[in-house]
Amino acid sequence: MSLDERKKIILESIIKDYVETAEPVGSRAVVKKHGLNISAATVRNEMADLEEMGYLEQPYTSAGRIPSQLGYRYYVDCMMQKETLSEEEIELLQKIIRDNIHEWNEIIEKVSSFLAQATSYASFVIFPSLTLSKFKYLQILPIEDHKALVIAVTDSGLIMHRKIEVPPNIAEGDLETIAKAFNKALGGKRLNEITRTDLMLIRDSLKRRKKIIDRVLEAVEYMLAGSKEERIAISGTLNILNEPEFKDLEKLKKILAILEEDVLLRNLIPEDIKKEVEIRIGTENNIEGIKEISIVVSGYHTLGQKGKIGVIGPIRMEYWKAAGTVETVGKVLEQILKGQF
Amino acid sequence: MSLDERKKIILESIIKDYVETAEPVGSRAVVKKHGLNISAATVRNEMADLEEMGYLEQPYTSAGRIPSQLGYRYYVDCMMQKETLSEEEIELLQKIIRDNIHEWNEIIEKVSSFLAQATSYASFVIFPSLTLSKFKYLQILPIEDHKALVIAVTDSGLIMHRKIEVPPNIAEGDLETIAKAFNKALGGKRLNEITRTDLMLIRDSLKRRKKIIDRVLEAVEYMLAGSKEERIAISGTLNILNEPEFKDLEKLKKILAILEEDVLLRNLIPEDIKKEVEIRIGTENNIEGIKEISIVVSGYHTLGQKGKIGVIGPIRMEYWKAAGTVETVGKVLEQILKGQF
DNA sequence: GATTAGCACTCAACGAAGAAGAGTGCTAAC
DNA sequence: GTTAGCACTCTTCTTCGTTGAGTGCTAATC
Repeated sequence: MSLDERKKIILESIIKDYVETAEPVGSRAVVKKHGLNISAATVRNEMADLEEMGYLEQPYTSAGRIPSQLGYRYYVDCMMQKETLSEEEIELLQKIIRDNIHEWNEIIEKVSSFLAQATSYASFVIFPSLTLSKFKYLQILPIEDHKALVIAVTDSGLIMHRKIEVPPNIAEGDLETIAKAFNKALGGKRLNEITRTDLMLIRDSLKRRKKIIDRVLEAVEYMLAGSKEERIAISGTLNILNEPEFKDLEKLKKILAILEEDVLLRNLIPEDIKKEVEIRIGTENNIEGIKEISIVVSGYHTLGQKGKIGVIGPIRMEYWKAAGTVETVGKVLEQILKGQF
Repeated sequence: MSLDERKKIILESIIKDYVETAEPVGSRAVVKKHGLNISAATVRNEMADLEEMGYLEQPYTSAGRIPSQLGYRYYVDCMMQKETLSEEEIELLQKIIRDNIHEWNEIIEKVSSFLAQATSYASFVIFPSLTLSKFKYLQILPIEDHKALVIAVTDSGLIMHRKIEVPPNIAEGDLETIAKAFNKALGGKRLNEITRTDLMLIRDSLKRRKKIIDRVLEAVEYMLAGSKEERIAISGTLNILNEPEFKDLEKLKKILAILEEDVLLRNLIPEDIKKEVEIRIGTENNIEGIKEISIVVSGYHTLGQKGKIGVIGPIRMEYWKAAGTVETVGKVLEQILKGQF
């Protein structure tokens, strides 16, 4: 369904005004704001049309109008001009990423933090799982009387480690033999290609020290499981305290609970990202109990997989700013990571 | 200053009642609750005395009384009976710790989470810095064209690692030589005993590959710096949303900001813990802008150093429960860790 | 001298009633 | 199709009286 030019201007005007003030917008305000050459009465008629079409709603008879979820959707799909970061901001972001390039955890945390600050919404960055990385090296290092450390390294520089129990009198040579067997069997393989059978073959190939081998196997399996997980960093959750729509404590509680609880948050973030920037408005995110939030998310490629980056805020969100910023930050991140792994 | 028995009973009664209901407590309520054999009028006289002494206050003329900060202090110092966990809860806690014994991060997070749940306040666990651990082993592992991984392990099983840049054609033997020099010089030393001079000596002892050595030195210095940091885990921050005193959004914001921001939180936690359980009530924590929170914190020993564990809640806190729980959890944690490192 | 009953008094909390004001929807004129 | 004019609606804010919990004081009682 297409709108004529004047209706578009009015819809946009109401959205911009409402997003800024969080107050219903009246016909006079629309005229004044845009210096339109039509009277308030005409605008009123148009607004009545827009309401009938479902793009606007009225909190109560004879209040101004506010955009409906459908109204935002129309704006986002058909009218929105993305607003992106300034040159200086982009440079700052690049510096932040480069300065932390040695540690993914640092990168995603700092970038998320940047995004939260740039948009004033809650933000997240997801780093893809490492299942496509290649197994590089395994080592077993005795550290204390009864303990040894199993360390595994991937080609992309990820380190995983786990303690295991070993007999106190174990010879270092034994541990080395075991490690060698693992390295020979797994070296160069992608983590997601390592099967249980591979591991069993290693076990069978060695004659002695079965008990220790089992411990190592256990550790390796634990690491492989961990490598499947996508790391996530969240920032700016407290930004939502500034939004007037969440002055209601009950709503606030629900939303903070989601932002604090890893699992809930992951559930909320869209699985597929079709366009450059995916925007989910209000109930389009079907989470039980919460209708009042929107998500803007974009993807970025690294390590042959897809990471995600986005912001979470109220429905009354500056989508133009959020979409542009999320998109740009994702691109910058992708670009710098490309040179790295 | 000492109180007679009846005043104590009345003070305690008011504290317990107020902590539970968050409403000022009247004289009738005190009589009823405790089935005291005196009349409300008598209690009123006593309450007037207690107010004069500074232990109670009145929100406004002719409201009930609420405990003053001094009143809580007196109660905590002179009357409080700590209330601890049940056998079942302690067993659960032990299981939680044992199940995660292989990773400190896991332990402190899970224990903090347990504590938050057990008390319904925000909780934290601080793991001591690792400066007393001993350097065990350093390794340099090439991982990509231009990169190598410097891995250091301590006797207590801590792993630190950092990527460095290396020339693409570097021989593994060179890296091994460098690593050996480090191991020889630093092996067995406590991290806090490793000086800049030690590092410089290593640099001087090697003739070739100065550039790579500098990179490794940089990495080692970075790790040493990191080892000085105390790890902290926080849980249950959302519990404060349930406290009626924080229904005011501005106060809530301030407090959440502290709980979310690592640095602020560390500042808030008492440096010295003299008694088994240190309790700081209201303004006794001098943080600017916030007078309304109390902290209950205890220490535990591990790795030859002191970790901290505690809860943060409103002044209107169940100190008896909090103190007992914090103390017990700290003891259990200390005991299990003792068998480990 | 300590305790208690009785009673006037205080003050927050609640709610009803009225005034103000923003904004609409409709009608009739342009 | 557009606009001016006006009655109407509904929230918000303020005021003002009512209610009720709880005190503090006085005088009587143990």
